Amino acid sequence: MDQPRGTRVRGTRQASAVAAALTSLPGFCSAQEIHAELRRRGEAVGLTTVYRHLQVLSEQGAVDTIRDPSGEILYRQCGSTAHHHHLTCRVCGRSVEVEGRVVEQWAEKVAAEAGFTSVDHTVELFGLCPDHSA
Amino acid sequence: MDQPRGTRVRGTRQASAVAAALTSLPGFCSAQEIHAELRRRGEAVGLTTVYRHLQVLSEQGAVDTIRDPSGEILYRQCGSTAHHHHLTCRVCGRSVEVEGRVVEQWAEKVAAEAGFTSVDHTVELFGLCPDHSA
DNA sequence: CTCATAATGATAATCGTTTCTATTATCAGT
DNA sequence: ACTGATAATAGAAACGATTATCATTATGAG
Repeated sequence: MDQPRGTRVRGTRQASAVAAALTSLPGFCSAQEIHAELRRRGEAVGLTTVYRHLQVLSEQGAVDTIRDPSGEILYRQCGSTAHHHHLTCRVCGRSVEVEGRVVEQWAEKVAAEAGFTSVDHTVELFGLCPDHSA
Repeated sequence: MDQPRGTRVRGTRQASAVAAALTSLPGFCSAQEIHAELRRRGEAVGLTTVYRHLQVLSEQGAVDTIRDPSGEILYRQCGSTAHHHHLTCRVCGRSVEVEGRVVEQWAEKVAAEAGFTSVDHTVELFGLCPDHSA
């Protein structure tokens, strides 16, 4: 846990660049999209590095991750640190945070009834946002 | 939709073998596990063929599929053809079908409020079954 | 039985993600 | 400021699940 005196996490241009990209992008995007976005901006950051920062950020709870239907992982900087779910547009990735007291309670009840413990749940909603509805 | 006279889906040893494996396996398992299980039984079926049958079966609604936390697709023959969700053991894959009227209603309500359409939802519960609880 | 053709399966290709590792850059202690 | 220990980087190669290719095999309608 504690650092061995004199060593610490270092601040780098790449770390800031990834964080900045996440802040500016409005919806969920894949690691590869973020990498492409950075190149577009002229910020040279290796794909590996993008993956590493996204992983760290998500472990810290600084970004939320979901899996799109094809299994790809999408990242997004989120407002609330509280537990919540997402309703995401299949076309543009824009997403709305939805809070799911109801779902949590349901999950706990169902798990208890079946005698399961350490229950974790994934709940994702995908649809078409107002701009992309037929 | 209709077949061009004289051609039809053929029944094969492999198709039966995959179906039989699914019937006998109690929990969710990956395509590769099913393939391994078949070899164990002495039924030689190509991995490609296993994937193909699982895909077809899931399109027909004969089996349910979920994604485990690592992104792998797991398959399972399910009792009810009605819409339902799963509470699956992280250790053994054994799973309980849970019906989620509550969740469906919640999803629809949330989607409507946000102006989203064509909303699809994925809800999966993973935990430890009674046999594998600490 | 025959034969058109559906099904198979070994191999190669895909694709997102992770590991490897030599190189570069950061920053604590001078 | 300087510098050196070492954290961070990034390209390339590895990885693992899945899908495509395509020559071969086997089904079942006639």
